[in-house]
Amino acid sequence: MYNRPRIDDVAKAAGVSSATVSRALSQPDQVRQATRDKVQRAVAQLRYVPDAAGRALASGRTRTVGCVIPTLDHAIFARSTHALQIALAQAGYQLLVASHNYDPDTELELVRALQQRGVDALVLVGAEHHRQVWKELDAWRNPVLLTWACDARLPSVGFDNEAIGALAARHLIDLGHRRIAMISGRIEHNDRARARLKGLRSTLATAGLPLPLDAVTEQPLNISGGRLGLIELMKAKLPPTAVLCGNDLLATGALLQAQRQGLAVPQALSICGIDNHEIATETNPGLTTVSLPTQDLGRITAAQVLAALAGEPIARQSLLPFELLVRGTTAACHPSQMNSAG
Amino acid sequence: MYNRPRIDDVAKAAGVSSATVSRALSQPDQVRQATRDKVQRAVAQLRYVPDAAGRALASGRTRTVGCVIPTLDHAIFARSTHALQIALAQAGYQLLVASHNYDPDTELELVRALQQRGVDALVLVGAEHHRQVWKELDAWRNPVLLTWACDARLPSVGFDNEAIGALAARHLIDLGHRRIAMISGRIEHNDRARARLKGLRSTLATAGLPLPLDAVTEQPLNISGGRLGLIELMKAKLPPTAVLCGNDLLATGALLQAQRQGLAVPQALSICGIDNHEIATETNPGLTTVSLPTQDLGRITAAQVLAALAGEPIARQSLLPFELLVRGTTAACHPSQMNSAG
DNA sequence: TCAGACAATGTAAGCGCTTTCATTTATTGT
DNA sequence: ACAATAAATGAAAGCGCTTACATTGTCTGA
Repeated sequence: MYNRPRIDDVAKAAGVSSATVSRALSQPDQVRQATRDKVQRAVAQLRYVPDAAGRALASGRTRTVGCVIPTLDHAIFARSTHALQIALAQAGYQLLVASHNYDPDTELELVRALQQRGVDALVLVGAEHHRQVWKELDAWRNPVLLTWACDARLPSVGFDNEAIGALAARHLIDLGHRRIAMISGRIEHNDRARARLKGLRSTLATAGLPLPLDAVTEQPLNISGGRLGLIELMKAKLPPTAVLCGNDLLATGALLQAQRQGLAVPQALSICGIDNHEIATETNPGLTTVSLPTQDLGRITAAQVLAALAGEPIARQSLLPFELLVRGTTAACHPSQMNSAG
Repeated sequence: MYNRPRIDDVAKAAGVSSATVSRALSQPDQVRQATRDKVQRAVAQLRYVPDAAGRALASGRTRTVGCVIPTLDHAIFARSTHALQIALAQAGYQLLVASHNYDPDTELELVRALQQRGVDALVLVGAEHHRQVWKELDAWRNPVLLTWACDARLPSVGFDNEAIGALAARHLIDLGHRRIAMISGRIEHNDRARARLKGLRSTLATAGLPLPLDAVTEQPLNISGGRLGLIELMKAKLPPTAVLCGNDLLATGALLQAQRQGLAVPQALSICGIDNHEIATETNPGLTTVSLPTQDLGRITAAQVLAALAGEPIARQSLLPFELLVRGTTAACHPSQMNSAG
């Protein structure tokens, strides 16, 4: 059997003190070139890898960032999270990911678990959290960032979700649609979904268009939810001629269901998604959607986290741009649609 | 400003020694009921949360499990990983997830980073790894598990991927298909993909059927890859009448591309996927696929990891069952297909 | 050449917890 | 009621590292 070498073993092998080894490893510029080389050689020879626990205990920092996300189940969060991980890793930070499936109590537990684990910073999704989360975050001294949405209470990197909803709504209105409906994610613990819906609602209101109760349905954020949502919406006496979907998975489901029902898209029904998920380019026809730079979201979040950890001042709010991508699922409202669309 | 309470603060508040507090928290059965209550009260009052670094340093265990996966980009790994996380969390273990995008060098780095971080156990995907990974894992004293595939060198929880490929092949052969092709994931650093292809190949060979070079194409494991794969396969002089896809994303892409080209599925072309991904029930028609219990994979892996950490003996190989789900994308080979299928 | 200044290194004290071992307290059998 | 035994608790020594602070070495300018 063979025991992991300790810092003292390296020190002995290099003929220096353990303090010098420590410095050579974490603050190389404090150590003379020749000494550094000796240490490096000893490290390589012994295959020394510093123990994270000892290091954390002594320095009070773990070089770890915690990230709490709703779900890993669709590529959206996966992409931004992955970008975050990569960027942090380059700076020597490890990302700890945990997901709570849209359950606030679980989120609270995860936040606590990560704090206890001693993460140096925390990244959360959205601006809506358990009261206790806000409270405990407030008492915490390390950087905390919100992503995907913005909130004045904490530094945020995200989108103006209301504007996203408004942009999509504008597009559908401009195409001549008057009966516009929405398949939204469940809004209860999801401020992004709520804001997007609000953007649609206010834009419709401004245009003097109604948004009846039965023109909004909340569904799980997946393809199946999109299907169910469309079935639901089409039950209305006057079914919509255009449907905005909370994300591209919902939109894909709506598209597939429309096709299954023999509803031509976009001739009989326009569908607009949000995200520009991979799938949006693959459906037949391609999905019109609001494209969000999710990868940038991860990268920028990483940059902000690192800056905060370095004690640099960071922007309170970073709003990322987005744009409408018109593909094949939206088209001008045909006069014949005006009275019936089922 | 307010400082996190230490174990000594709790000890003082409870009127006991710090050793007793420690025991009351981690080995409650070693402490008398009355004492335990006093400690609990002090803990609650001070909101004491033990410091993970101190605990890790003193005990030599971090209550953390590392998990290295190829990608978070599609729901397959997300689902099994999530199940793993939940199950570990219930036992008080935190899961550390890192992804390498099918790059062996990155995987090596991640394995090292996790070991350095002091994870108590490691979960990897597949049986193919950087030489150095095998070497360093071998010198490591903590539990390591392989998932998704099995290998005699380490305890594994996974599938017989070759049998999966064979099962799908059998299905297509039984339907009367004679020209069967495959859209596979890139097999270079992916033993699961390689095994599935091998299963197809050997089953075809047994049935006396050929698998020409141009009947196999390797593509990125996403919808777009499926599209490209189908385009590729259809260039053959004698195009296939049935296509096996390495996973359901590839199959979905193949299906969408076939439809875009005006190739009726399943009349003119049968398509079979693997995984039973959410999308498999959503396409029109529904995807015939080999259903894999990915959630069970995560749960069982967790159980094995926990058992290993508890020092209990664990099975070297756990092969999980799978089954063929025949939906709408496969059908009997029509005589007219036999000579031309484009 | 030598004092003075500054850079490089060493010494040693913890960081917050667990755990061994010794000690005290409770329990049992007679 | 009192040994003998078992159970509960306390004292204290680290776990492996970082980092003040002290010390030594090196370089500058007169």
